[in-house]
Amino acid sequence: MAKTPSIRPAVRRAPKTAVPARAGRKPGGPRQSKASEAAPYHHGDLHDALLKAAENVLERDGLGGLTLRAVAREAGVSHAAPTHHFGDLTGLVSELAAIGFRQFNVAMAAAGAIDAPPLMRAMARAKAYVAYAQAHPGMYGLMFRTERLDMTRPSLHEAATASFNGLAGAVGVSLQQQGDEEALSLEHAAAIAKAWSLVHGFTTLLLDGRLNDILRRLPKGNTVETLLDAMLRSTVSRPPGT
Amino acid sequence: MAKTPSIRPAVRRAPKTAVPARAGRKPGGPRQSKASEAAPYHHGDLHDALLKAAENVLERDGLGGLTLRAVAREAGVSHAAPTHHFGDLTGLVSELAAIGFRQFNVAMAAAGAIDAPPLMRAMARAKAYVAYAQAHPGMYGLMFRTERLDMTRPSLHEAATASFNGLAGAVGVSLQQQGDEEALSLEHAAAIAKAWSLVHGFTTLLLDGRLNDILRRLPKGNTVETLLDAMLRSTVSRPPGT
DNA sequence: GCAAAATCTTTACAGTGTCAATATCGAGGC
DNA sequence: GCCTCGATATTGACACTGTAAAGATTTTGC
Repeated sequence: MAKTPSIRPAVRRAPKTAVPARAGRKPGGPRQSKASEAAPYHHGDLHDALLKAAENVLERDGLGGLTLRAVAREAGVSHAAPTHHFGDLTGLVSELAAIGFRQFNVAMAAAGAIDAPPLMRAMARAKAYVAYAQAHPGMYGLMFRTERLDMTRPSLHEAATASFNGLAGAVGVSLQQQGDEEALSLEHAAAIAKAWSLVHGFTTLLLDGRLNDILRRLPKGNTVETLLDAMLRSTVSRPPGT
Repeated sequence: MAKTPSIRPAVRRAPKTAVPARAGRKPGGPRQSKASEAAPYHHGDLHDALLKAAENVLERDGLGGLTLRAVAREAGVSHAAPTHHFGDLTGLVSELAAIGFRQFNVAMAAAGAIDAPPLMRAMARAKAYVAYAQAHPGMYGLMFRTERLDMTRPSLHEAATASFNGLAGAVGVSLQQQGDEEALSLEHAAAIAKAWSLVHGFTTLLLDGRLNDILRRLPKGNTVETLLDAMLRSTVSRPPGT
């Protein structure tokens, strides 16, 4: 948030000898040159450790608690350590979102692999979509919190694109993996946008609590799942041109 | 963000005499006891002025720039002045979101008032929905940024509920204005959820830039409007039970 | 073996929300 | 008229935040 950096005079400190206790280090942690419990100056695998820590913080404290310093604390390193690995908060958060997209893609691939008629498979996919978001609400929120992300980061862009291609495939539109500029008919585009809008809209409204009123007023025995089911049933989702 | 408030000793200052220049005050501003240009200690209508300022900041700097202090600066008052009127940032932001919902409701009512067959009217409403969000992206984002809102605030709850009721009416389900616990059949609920999910999902994906790839690959001459049109055309949106 | 690069810590600074104390003004009461 | 009292606004402080610079330490390349 520092908008106007300024030059400051150098400061000289006495070299300190006491080793500060480093919190949160796993007992069988990775790569320790010395056998003692003293935390080494170099972590050895801080990049991945920070991402793990960030995921923990996100699940525990939500998006609002996901700060650089909180992640550093969780990982047991100084608050400025993440900078070297991710540049800034956007960098860390973007890499975390990439992990989220990869998790999501795995879940969707599993749901799409079932052997069932196309219409059943489409519903299974939609349910898997919502289920992932319900299981990882913070992560899903992060994946679509565009202002905190740098979508040009290769890892994030790749994972998000794969997710999009998977969605297009589920609607019956197969896209080249690398053909970023492949043409798209209006009907195909509409089919993709419709499916995505429907399931993403339902998910965000659900996570934001905007469907609570509807859910509460539903006949007894109904849940989010039955509502989603009824919603999808009324949507004939066959590929365009058939 | 102060988590642990602490008691501090009192500080005594010399009374200052110089009047600091108050920025951003309109020339023909409201309620001035003196004819001079000096800003009076009491603003007179700070509550509304802060909301206006907040709207300006939101449109100019987006959601990220919408801070208490930025709003106070915009209104030309001290950084702590908003506290008295809104309690905290959530309070101010929630009142602003209520204004957004009211603006939105006006726009939707206008779109629903046209004389046309039901299907045409449904499409006109959907277009008006997206158009509002495109015209006020910051505001629309704020209205659904649940973690920054206090939905129990009467003004916000009321405006948001009215918006929801309007949506239900557009889908052919009429709800009592005050009947918060009125039962809802699964089919009716699904119709509401489907329409809302579709249009809200499309809107958020669009504002978040997630549809850029699709839009770029569309045949020449197509825009967001034609895509939305094609999407809605493929959705038979008649009220359930018919 | 040693210089350079990579990694991590420390310190500093601007900006944020919120609270407490103070200052100023407006409206009633006498 | 004056005077208190409550409402309104300012000032100051504190605990946070992200980020930058500089120093400390370790690893790596040659």
